[in-house]
Amino acid sequence: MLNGRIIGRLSTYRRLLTIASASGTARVYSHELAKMSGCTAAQVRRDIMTIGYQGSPAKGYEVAGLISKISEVLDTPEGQNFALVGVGHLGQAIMAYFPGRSPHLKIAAAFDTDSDKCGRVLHGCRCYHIDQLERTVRDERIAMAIVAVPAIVAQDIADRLVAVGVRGILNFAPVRLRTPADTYVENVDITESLEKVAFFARSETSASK
Amino acid sequence: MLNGRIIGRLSTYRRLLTIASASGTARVYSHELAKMSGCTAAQVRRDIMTIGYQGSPAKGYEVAGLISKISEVLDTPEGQNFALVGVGHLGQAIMAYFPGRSPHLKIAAAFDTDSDKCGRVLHGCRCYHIDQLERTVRDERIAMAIVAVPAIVAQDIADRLVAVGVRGILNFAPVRLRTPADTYVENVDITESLEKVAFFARSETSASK
DNA sequence: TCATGTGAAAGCCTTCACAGCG
DNA sequence: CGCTGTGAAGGCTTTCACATGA
Repeated sequence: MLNGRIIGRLSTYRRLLTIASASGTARVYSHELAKMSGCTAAQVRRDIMTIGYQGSPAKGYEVAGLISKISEVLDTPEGQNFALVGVGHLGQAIMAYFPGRSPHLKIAAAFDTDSDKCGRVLHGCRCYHIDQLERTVRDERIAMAIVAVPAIVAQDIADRLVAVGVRGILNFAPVRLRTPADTYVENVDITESLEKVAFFARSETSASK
Repeated sequence: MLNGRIIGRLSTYRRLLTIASASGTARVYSHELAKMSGCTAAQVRRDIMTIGYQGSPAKGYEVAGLISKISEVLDTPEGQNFALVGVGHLGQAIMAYFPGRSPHLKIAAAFDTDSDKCGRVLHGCRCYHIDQLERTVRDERIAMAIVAVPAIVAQDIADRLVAVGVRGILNFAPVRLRTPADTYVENVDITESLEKVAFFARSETSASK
C-alpha cells in the first residue's frame, strides 16, 4: 500500500508544494504537480488518492491541505532523531545540508573517531567520540542512523547501532549491511549510480531514473 | 532489456565478485552471489542470463569470466570521464571516494566558484574555476557530470553542461533537472532517502530497498 | 470543457518450478 | 543429487480511460 516508491514521491511532492506555497500558489492540478515532479498526472492522482486526500475537479488540490495530509503520513508529531556516524566530507555535507530541510527530522548527534572533531558543534550538531555511541544513542532515544563511514567498519557500526535500538539506517557505505528483519536499511550506492549514468549516457535515448 | 535496475545489480555483483576474486574464490553459485548481494538466486541467474554469460550446473559461474562479461556491459574500452561541479563537502567526498573504485571511470576535472580551490589538485583531480567549465569539458571530451552544487544553481549548471555535450548527469541537488530527452539524469535525493528511513523505521517489519 | 477519482487493463519485474545435465 | 537456464506464472506499479461533477 504505502511502499518505498510512494513515500519517495510523497516526499518530493511535499518539497515542491512547499516551494509553490511559499511563492503564493494556493492550488495545483495533478498535471502541474506531475510536470514539476517528473511523474504522470495519473500517478500523482493515484498517490494522492492512496493517502486519502481529496481535490476538486474544478479547482484541483489545495496546496496547504495536501502538504498537511502528506505530512500526516511522513511525519510524527514528536519528530524523529538521527545519529550520524562518520564526520568526514560526506558526513559534513549531510550536516550542512540538513538545517531547515525537514523540521521534523534532526541529527541529534554525530560520531567520529577523530578526536579533533569531538566536542565541537558543527552545523548546529554536537560531535562525540565514537566511544560515546551507545550511551548517547540510548540517552537521546535515537532510533535511526546515517552511516557515512568507510566500508570496512560499516558492518561493525551497524551492529552497534542495532544493538542499542536503531531500527532505520541510511547507509552510504558500499556494503550490504546484515541487520535483523525489523530494521530498515536504505542504501545509497554512489558507484552504482555512477555506473548507471556512464551506461545510459552511451545509449542514445535516455530518461530520468 | 538492460534497464537501470539490472545495471545497478550488475555493478553490485561485480564489486562483490572482485572482492571474492581477490580473496581467492574462483567460482560462485547463484545462491552465493544472491546472499552477498541481497537478491534471490533466481534473480541472479536471470541477470546473468540477460547479459549472455553461462555457468555450469556442476561448478556454478567462473568468477573471472563473469567479471569480464559484466565489464563488457558496463565499461567502454577507452573509459569514461566525469566532470564534477561543486567542490564543497559533498564534492570532496566523491573525489575522495573515487580513486581505485572504478578504473574505467574518472573525474577528469572539478569546478567550483571558490577561487581558493581552483588551480589546486585534490585527490588527484585538478580543480578549475567554474568559468573554465565550457572550455575544459570540450577540450577533455567529457560527456558526463556530477552535479553537487546548491539547488538554486543546479538547473543553470545542467544547462551549461548539456550545451557543451554532456549526456549523463548524476544530480545531488534536490531539484528535478529539465534536460533534453537524450540526456540521462540519475537523481540522488538525500531528503527522500531520509524520509523513507524515518517512515519505515516506525513500521514494525522492514526490509532493504 | 477540463478536472478528479478510480476500476480495469497493461506493462514490467520478479519468482516459481522444472527440464536437463554433470 | 544440486545447479543452471528458462518458459510460464505471479505480483506489483503504472497507465488508461471514462464516469462524474462544476
